[in-house]
Amino acid sequence: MPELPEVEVICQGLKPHVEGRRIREIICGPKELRLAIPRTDLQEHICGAQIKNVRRRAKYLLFEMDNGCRLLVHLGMTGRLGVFPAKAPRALHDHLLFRFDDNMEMRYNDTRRFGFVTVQGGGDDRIDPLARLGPEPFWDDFNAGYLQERAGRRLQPIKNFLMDSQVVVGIGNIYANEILFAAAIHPTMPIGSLTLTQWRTIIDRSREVLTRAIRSGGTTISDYVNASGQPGYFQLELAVYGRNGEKCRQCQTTIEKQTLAGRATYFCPCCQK
DNA sequence: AACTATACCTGCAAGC
DNA sequence: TGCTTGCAGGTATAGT
Repeated sequence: MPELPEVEVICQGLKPHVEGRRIREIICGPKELRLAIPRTDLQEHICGAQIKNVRRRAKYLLFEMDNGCRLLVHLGMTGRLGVFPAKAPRALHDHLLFRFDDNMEMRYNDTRRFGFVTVQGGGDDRIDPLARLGPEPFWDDFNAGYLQERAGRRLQPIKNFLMDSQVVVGIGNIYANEILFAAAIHPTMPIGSLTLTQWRTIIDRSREVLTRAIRSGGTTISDYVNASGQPGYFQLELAVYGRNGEKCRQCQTTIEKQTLAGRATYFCPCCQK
């Protein structure tokens, strides 16, 4: 489900409801997520602590607690986070409940269970999921020199490269397709053959597309909703994603679809070279 | 080393 | 109607 814009919208939506709240109780469902739920760490280090702030890094939500520990949440494909009255009926696929001191509850719901949570700062830190991440698209170190350096002379298609979280974070399948259309670059273009000017275009278009998507509340294809349960509207502005067989809005050419690294890839064969 | 295919899981739509 | 098949926003791992 969620790429950078969706996670950012959820983060901003959660902020007023969770910051300053103390967690009084954590209830874990019986099923595991992609990684086993760290039940003991949650009870020992998160339960009883106060949320100082929540922020986004890549596609992770970070809840920083007053005791120095933090809770990492990754939403996978179908994960949702929302805040509900504690007495509200629970939904199918609610896997984690964090009850606050104000009789509200933050609930983690995930149909496919591709998401996961981890606790950091509690002593037995496992591997840090944030350790190997590349820069955020809006950081200064996401620049043309960096990208050309990382690309070298490799033949990897630009779309796969943009979706590599060790290169740049937050860009998933929807926005990789949209960014490359906006940059007028074909998704299979080998990264080793891109010019500095083209890298600059990719950076500029990345920031522009992601910013517009955040402003539209994210993209709702089937089940994404923000922290208040509302869908986004950027799907109305998609230029290529999911539009194979339809006409390009710029040149009326039929949008094509092909599989790249196992992922559906959409492009305009006329606008993108 | 570079790159792709596969696996994880559930739900839904399309096709027969 | 009911079955089967394929596909879906992510990412780690195995394999070529």
